[in-house]
Amino acid sequence: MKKLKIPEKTIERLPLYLRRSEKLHAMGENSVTSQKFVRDLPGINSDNLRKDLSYFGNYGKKGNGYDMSRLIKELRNILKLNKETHVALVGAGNLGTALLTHQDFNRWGFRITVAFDNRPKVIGNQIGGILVEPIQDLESTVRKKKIEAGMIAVPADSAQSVSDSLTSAGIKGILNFAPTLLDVPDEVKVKQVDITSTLKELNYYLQE
Amino acid sequence: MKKLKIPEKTIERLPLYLRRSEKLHAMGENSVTSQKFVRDLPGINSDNLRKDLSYFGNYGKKGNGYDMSRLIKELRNILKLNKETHVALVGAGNLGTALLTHQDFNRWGFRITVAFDNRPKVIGNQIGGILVEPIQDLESTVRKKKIEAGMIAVPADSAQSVSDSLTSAGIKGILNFAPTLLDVPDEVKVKQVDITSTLKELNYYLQE
DNA sequence: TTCTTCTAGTTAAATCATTCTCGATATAAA
DNA sequence: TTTATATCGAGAATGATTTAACTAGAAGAA
Repeated sequence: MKKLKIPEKTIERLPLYLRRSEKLHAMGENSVTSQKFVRDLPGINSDNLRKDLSYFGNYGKKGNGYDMSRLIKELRNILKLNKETHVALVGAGNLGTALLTHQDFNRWGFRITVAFDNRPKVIGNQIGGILVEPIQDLESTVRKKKIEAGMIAVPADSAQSVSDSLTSAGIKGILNFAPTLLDVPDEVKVKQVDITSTLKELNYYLQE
Repeated sequence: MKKLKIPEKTIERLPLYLRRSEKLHAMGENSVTSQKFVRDLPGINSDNLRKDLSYFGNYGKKGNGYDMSRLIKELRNILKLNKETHVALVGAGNLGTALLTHQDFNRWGFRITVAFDNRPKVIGNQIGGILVEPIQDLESTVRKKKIEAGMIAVPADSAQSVSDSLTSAGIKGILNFAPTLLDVPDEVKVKQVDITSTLKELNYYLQE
């Protein structure tokens, strides 16, 4: 077991492993080999799984496989899912509304506790039980409520300024749905979810 | 200029290049060097840009840079954005609704022309000008209307079966929002957009 | 107990992606 | 025209990730 220099690709796969472990656990499987584990994960092979897990510890038993309840615990621990993470949503448009009403986040400890917008028509609305506040209050509210992560669902041209506000309020992680690459300080991690770009990318592969 | 074996990562960046070119073009810039081009693209450097573009042709002029209107044309051509692409949406829930009402797709020739759901309460509704049809009609309608790509926004446990229907109806590209890795024939390309997983991934990097 | 079989996890090789180096060529200045 | 300067694009070198080969330990059979 080493530490540090864990590939990003490995981290990307951990949530999939967690989901798969829970599925198998729910199916009553206890000891599962790497081969069997990846059976329902197209694009991932048993080598990937074993190598990925080996970055964090020796969770398997030679000749046997992995114990699902153990693995679930370890993965939740690695991904820090045993605590609540408070999230701010910025931009309560179509996508923002979908995110606010998305129930699946709760299950993993993600709590969208505040939402912001700059449109008078939207401010004051209650969406998914969350009050939409004016964007001007972002920094103070985020700071006061100790929000750790932000979701940006605003138009492209305001994304960077929203990002600046979030980071200056102390946020350390951003999930960005705007089609804008964000310039952030080193200690802040950004994950980009650019649906239109992904669709264009997909389009490239159509009728090659 | 070679052909074939173009890295996936290169394709992922092309939409960003296109967006950036259009921005610069709109700003009245004609000839732009690779250095200047990537100024607003954090995480991408001029080497990346030049290498990526060199897979497709010699679009630049030594000593000068790239002509924006030429580059826009080339990129739109590479990404096949000069024609309409008909898209089917499956799953008219929160996210599905956001996708149906998202205006940005139109600008790039993507037309969501049909939508499906399996909930009686939703079937028959008109969302963003599109009628939600029963999932049973998926295969025949997709085939009849010559839909080329599908967006899957259904719960995890029905994603694979929806994917099977789409591919057997002849679809060649899938944008999958369900947290399920899809098993598809070789000729079908899948792009995964798994928001919850991405959030978990982000969570890993928080307060390291 | 000893032998066989299985499979995790380590190390090594191969593949893939990024960064570096440099020659070629266009523009502008002398 | 000649020279200096800028920058693209090809290929080499480096770095990261994946795949393959191998070692070691656990379980069950003989």
